Amino acid sequence: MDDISSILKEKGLKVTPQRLAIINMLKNTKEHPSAETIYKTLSSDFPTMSLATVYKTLEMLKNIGLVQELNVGEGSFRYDANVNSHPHLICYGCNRVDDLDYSALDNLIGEVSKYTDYLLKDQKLYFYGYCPDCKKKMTN
Amino acid sequence: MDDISSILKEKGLKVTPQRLAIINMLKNTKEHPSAETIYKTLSSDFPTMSLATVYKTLEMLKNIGLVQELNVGEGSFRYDANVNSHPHLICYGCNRVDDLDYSALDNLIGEVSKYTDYLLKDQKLYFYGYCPDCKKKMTN
DNA sequence: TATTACATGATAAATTTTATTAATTAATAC
DNA sequence: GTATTAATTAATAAAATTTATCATGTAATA
Repeated sequence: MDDISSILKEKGLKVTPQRLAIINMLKNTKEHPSAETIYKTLSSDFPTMSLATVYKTLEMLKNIGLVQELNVGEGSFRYDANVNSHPHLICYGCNRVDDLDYSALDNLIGEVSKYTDYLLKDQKLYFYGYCPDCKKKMTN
Repeated sequence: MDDISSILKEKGLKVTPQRLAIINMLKNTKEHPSAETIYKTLSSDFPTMSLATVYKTLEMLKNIGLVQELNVGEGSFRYDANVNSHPHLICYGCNRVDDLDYSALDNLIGEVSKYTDYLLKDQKLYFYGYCPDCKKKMTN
């Protein structure tokens, strides 16, 4: 029994092939896919997968803290199985989303709390620009 | 001739009552309204206002840099006539969105650029939690 | 004031997400 | 291993948000 299966069972949730496929796909990519992308990717190996199942599974995984939802400013959400609070980089050129490895920003809440009466619980940091590939294309 | 009118004219855009109403509303609120909220608010004074006009005007204002679009993780976007890069606070309880007055974070791009090959142009920082009102309600 | 090009308003269409429900399947007990 | 049952899935409809279309209206200019 792997990690994910036992977590689902502990929460009283059934372990289904669809759920495992979705969480495994998210764990094995750095691409921060949308629900639609997850659906299309899994459809080839999983002809019976339904988009509604993808949405419901993502909602469930978000609720039990196995994935985080990113709002990078498109019309749709993207998902990340790395639930650590880490900043993201978004490319204006190709819309790709990368993780930023710079842990100094991972916990700004403590600092920010000094300047507001909000009781802060989470943060999302997005940096926009051009990825190395698109940067190269621009100068040509 | 006020500020906004001259900016629009410089860009070769027509100055219409609808456009002035939308930008003025945004300039006079701290509430970060959605397109729907802007539409409903202006409808009383402006019975002929169309939701499509609100969307098209917001798109235009965004393009010429007079408003910024926020994606705080709801199903819709919110708009801010303060185009300075400043962090936002979002309340889990009442979904209100506030500005954070803490300019130390206003320009993290320079710092972050040292740790990525992206050519960075903009940043969006969101802090989530409970506003003073909702915090108070929780402890009761 | 007339002309013209752009903007508006009404509506349709597209896109993303959520809700509904019958059929299926995982988990449990036997 | 099989039957039971309760949760999950799949297909679809519906809801919500945003964009596109196009005839009409209006701002800007002469």
